[in-house]
Amino acid sequence: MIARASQLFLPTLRDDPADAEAVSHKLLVRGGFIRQVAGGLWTFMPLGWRVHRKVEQIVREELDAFGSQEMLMPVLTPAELWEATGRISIPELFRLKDRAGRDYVLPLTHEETVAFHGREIQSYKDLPQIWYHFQTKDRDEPRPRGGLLRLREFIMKDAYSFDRDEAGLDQSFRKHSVAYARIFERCGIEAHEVAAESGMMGGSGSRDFLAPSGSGENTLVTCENGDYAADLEIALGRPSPPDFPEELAEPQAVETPGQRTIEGVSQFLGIDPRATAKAMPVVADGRLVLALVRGDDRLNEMKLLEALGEDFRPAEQEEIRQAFGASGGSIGPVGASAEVIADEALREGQYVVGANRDDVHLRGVQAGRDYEPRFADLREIREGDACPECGGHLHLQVAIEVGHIFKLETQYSAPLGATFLDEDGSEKVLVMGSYGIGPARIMAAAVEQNHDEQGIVWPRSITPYDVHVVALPGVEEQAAAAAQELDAAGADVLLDDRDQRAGEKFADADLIGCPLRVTVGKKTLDDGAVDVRDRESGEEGRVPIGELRGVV
RNA sequence: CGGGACGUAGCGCAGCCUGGUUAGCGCGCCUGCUUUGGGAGCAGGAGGCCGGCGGUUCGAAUCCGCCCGUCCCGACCA
Repeated sequence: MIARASQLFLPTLRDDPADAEAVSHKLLVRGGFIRQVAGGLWTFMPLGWRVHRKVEQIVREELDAFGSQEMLMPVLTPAELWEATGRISIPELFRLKDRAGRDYVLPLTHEETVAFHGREIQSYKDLPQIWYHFQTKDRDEPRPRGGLLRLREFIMKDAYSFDRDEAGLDQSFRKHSVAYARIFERCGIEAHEVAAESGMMGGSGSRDFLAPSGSGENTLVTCENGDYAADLEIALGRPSPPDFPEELAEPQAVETPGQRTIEGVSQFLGIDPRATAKAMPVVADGRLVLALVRGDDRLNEMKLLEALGEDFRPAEQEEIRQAFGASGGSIGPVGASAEVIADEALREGQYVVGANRDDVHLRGVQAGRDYEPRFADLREIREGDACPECGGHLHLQVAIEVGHIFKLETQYSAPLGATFLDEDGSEKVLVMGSYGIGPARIMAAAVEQNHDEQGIVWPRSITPYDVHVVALPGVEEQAAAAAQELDAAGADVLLDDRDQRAGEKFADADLIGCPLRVTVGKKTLDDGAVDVRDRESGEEGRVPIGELRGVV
């Protein structure tokens, strides 16, 4: 088909929107793909919707390929279903009433509804079943952000599997994992499958698909040797070993006037910051606890929370002075009148720590000898940590979660009474899995991963149009002829027939980012050939109009 | 929900601190002429409850209070 730019609703912007941070946010708005209606609520304009539908179609094909069945479940959902599973109390859930006062919810996902339908499955002979739909999800997000990165309303492809048992679930899970890898590859984005937290979905296992990106809410940890990938929140990594100074038979006090930071202390003493330890005093349940991590590490508060088993807050100046007799920058574990929890990295070796006297530190302090800590994993994984598989360097990247798959087991089918009769005549609860993909996030990831200074560089598979034909003044007929040639070859063509200057049209073409640009201009009048330019490489060549179908 | 920033024309911004007549600039938009292979030039023009409400004042875009909205960091997050 041929779309004429002169008639399209395609408002491109010269400047970045003032409230945009993420590249995908800026470029999708500037390119006329999306517009914001309110916080977290976005309209897909004609071009944006074309991309969304192309992503959907790829997802659809890959799911259908292994026997998944597309259907459509309603958004408006009776609250009873959510009361049954207890998810009615999730804060993000939108609730509403009809005129008769009946309660409804706008689903976060459709587990309840799909389990409701699962009740119609009677026999093991009907299993397995895999159902999916593309449907609107609403979430009362506390903080939408980044254009399409976190929305309050969005379309999700959510799929659900029903199996007889664990083994069946494993297979359904595996099939999705394989299909997802194909989907992301076909969409032209890099995504890594990693172990993930199950969050509110519950269940026995879940895996994330993370697409590295300039902006995102997750952090992907990968090994340089390609044998390890994980979400930062659960990643394992070993700190690089410190250059320890000479061992000491016992701790030795040294004056460190004015040195309150790890940087300052290690520079002043001329030692590796990795051979120091820093102490974070916190108050949990009214008692003081000293959390100890290596000087170059950061304390992961989630991990400390887990280690403590209860909520905590940072200790205040006054509490610190009272308990340690020194201020925050000079405290340490030796002789401290508080419980000490030390990071695993501090098990071996001698470290420099605060002496609990202002402007004094202790050299050669050794866990187990000079103080008795409880050890726990407290440190945040960092760039350059050693891979738990091979010891290679770990690399951290900001990433977008583009897909997430869960083993739900019977968490939803049991409360909703979705059972079947097994081969032996016994009634069993259906074993479920759920599998989500966000097409809008794939769009965002595709832009994050494929753009340059001028604009978007769409992967061919999800581009709004295959070819962007720029018609320059005086050769309108030849431009239309070129567009028709391309159309005849099966390409979707955007024909820029607007009454604009060449520079403006070129700039818009670069911004919008179709893979091929065909320029029809003066030279065309001479020899009947047009300029064909590859958006990604910038390579340009002349092709006779009659031979254009060969380029697509 | 905690911290921060912002809200003035379709978009990007100045003006506000130090109140004072018709509220400015760039881009875009409309009309005409000239231009036309990388965001043209000239001339003319349209477009604003200065986020909302209340207060102070002779007078408020400007000062004060409350509210709403948007973005960023954190918390949270399928």
